[in-house]
Amino acid sequence: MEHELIRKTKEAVIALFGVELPSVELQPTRKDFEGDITVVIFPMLRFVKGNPEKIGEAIGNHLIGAVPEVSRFNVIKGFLNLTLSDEYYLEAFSRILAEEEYGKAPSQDKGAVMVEYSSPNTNKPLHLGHIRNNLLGYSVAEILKASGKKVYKTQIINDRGIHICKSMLAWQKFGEGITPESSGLKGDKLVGNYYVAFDKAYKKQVDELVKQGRSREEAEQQAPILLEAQEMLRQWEAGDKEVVSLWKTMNSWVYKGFEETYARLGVDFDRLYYESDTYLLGKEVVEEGLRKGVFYRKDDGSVWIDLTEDGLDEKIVLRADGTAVYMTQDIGTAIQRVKDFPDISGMVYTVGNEQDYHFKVLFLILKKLGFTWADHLYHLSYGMVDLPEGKMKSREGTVVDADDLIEDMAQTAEEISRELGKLDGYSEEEKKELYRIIGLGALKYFILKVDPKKRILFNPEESVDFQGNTGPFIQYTYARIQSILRKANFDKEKFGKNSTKYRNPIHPKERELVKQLLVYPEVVQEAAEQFSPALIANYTYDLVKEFNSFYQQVSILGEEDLKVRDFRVHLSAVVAEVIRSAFALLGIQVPDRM
RNA sequence: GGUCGCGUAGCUCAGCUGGAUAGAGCAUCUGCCUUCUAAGCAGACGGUCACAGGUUCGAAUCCUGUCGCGAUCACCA
Repeated sequence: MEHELIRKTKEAVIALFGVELPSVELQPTRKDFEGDITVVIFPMLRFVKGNPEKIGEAIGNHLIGAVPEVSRFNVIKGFLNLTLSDEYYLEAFSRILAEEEYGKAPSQDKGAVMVEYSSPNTNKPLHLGHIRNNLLGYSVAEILKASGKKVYKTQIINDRGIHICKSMLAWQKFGEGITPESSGLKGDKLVGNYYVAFDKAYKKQVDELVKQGRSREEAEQQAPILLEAQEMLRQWEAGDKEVVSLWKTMNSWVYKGFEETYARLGVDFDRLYYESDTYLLGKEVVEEGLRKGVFYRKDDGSVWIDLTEDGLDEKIVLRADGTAVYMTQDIGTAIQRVKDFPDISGMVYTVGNEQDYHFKVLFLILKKLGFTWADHLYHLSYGMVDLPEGKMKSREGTVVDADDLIEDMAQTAEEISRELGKLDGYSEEEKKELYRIIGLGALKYFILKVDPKKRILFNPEESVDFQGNTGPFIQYTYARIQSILRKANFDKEKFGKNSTKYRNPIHPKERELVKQLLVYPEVVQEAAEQFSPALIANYTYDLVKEFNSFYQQVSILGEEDLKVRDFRVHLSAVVAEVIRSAFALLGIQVPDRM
C-alpha cells in the first residue's frame, strides 16, 4: 500500500504542479488525528511553491480519485491525513488469515548465520549476567530464523586456563573428595564453591606475606597457592595424566549443572566448541598472515598487527614464546567454524560491551586476512547487568545466581496466582508448570524489552513486576483470548481456511488492531536487521494494549450479528497467534489459562 | 589522558531513515467486576528530552563542544 501511495502521490504532483518529486514521506497518522497514513507536505515545498495546506488539499483530492482504497482525507498544517477504506483493512486481514506462519519470511538460500552466545567459564555457576547473554543470543537467533536466515547456534566453552586450575587446586586441597553425588550439590555450584575457596585462601596468604614485610604487589605474585595453580596449568598443558583426569571430572560436573540451567532457561545449541580444542588454532593463520605482510614480528619474536591507520592501536597476536593469546584463538575459531559449516556467510557474537575493542580488532584482522565473510560479522554487544551496589562479583559472592533467580520468579508467580485463584481444575503439576512459564516470562521479558546496548539495573529487593509492560501481562492477554476461543468452539484446523464473511463498517478498535497486526512482518525484519529483541517486545506490548482496549469496549461473543461475531473471533485468534509467535521469538511460552 | 557507549517524568523504559501538542509502565490519586478471566480498562497528576552552540521550514533525533556515569586502552580471557 505504501508503495502505491508514494507512486500515486508523485503522479499527483506531476499532474497538478508539473514537478517530479524525488521522494515522498509517509508516516502513520498520529492517534489524535483522523486518518491512517499521513503524507508530509513540508519536504515538497522545495519543489512546489505554495501554501502547504492548499497543496495537501489538492493532492488529497487527486488521490481520492486515483486510489480506490483512500476513502477520506483531511489536511492539518502540512500534513495530509488519508483514511483508508474498511474494505482495504478487511481485505488485508483476510490475507493475514490465509498465511501459514504470519510474520515469518520465506527462507532464503543466501547463506547461514552462526550465532554465538553464553560461552561461560567452567569454574563457576551461571549468574544474571549470563542470563541476559543467553536470552539475547537465543532470541536473536530465533529472530534471524524468522527473517528467513538459516541459523546455527553455538557457544565456546572456556574450559581451560588458570581460573579452572584454581577451582581444581582448591578442591584438591580442601574438598576431601566431595562430589555432586556425595553432597547433593549441583556440579557447577560445587565447583564454584572451590573457586571462591581458592580466592579466600589466596587472600589470606597475601595478607600474611604482607605482614611479613613483602610489598603487596610481590605478595600477590608470590602467594604459594597461586604458584601451585600456575604449576597445575603447566602440568595440564603438558598433558599430565592426573591433572587432566581431575580436569575432566570437574568439568563434567559443571557441564551437567549448566545443562540443567540451560534446560530451565529454555535455550539450546546446535554445536559446541571447547576452548581446550580451539586454543591452539590460529597459530598457523598467524604464520600465513606474517607471510602476507598483515602481521609483523618484533625483535623478541612476538607477532603484532599495526592498526594505527585504522584508528586503533597495535595488538599482539602471538606471544614471544610462540604461545597463543585470546586473539589468536578467536581468529582460529572463526576460521574453523566456517570450515565446519561452509554455508556460513556471517557470524554474530553475543558478548558484553566490555569486549567492544577486542571484537573491533578481531573483525578488522579477519578482514585484512581476506575472508569474504568478515564483512558480515557482528558483535552483539550488550550492557552489563548491575546491582544497586554496583557490579556483580563472583569471587565476592555478590552475584544473582541464575537458578535461584528462576526459582524465585516461579515462586512469585505462584503467590500471585494463588491470590487470584483462577486455576480451579488444574492439577498440581499443571499449576507448577504454569508458575514456571509465568515466572520465566516475567524475567525474560524484563530483560529483553530493554535495548541490548543499555545497561540494566537489577534490584533483587524489588521483585520484577507482573503488571503493566511485563511478560505476564502479555501472557494474560493470550490466555484470555484462548478462553474466548474455547467458548466459541474455535476450530484451529479451519483457522484461516474458512472464508470469513466480512461486513461494513469496521469498528475503530478493530481497525486499529488490524493496522497493528499488519506491521508485524516488518517488525520481525527490522528486529533481525538491528539484532534487537527489544523491538519485538515493544511491538507485542503495543498490540496487546490495543487488544485489551478492544476487549473492554467491544463485545465479542455477545455480539448478535453472527458475521460480526465471527470476524471478531477470528481477529482475536490472529492476535493470539501473533502474540504466541512474537513471544516464541523471545523464547517465552504462553499459557492457555492463568 | 586516548577511544567507545550511555544521559528522556520520582523510578524503569519507548520514541523508525529529522516532522504535528515528547509516549508507556511502576508509584500517587479517581472511576469501572449482575456482560467474553480486574495479572484488565478509562482518566488525573507528573518533562528546560544532561548543558551550550550549530545545520534546517522543522531537532529528543544530525554535527561540534562541555559536564556526568560506565567500559576499554595487558605477551589476562
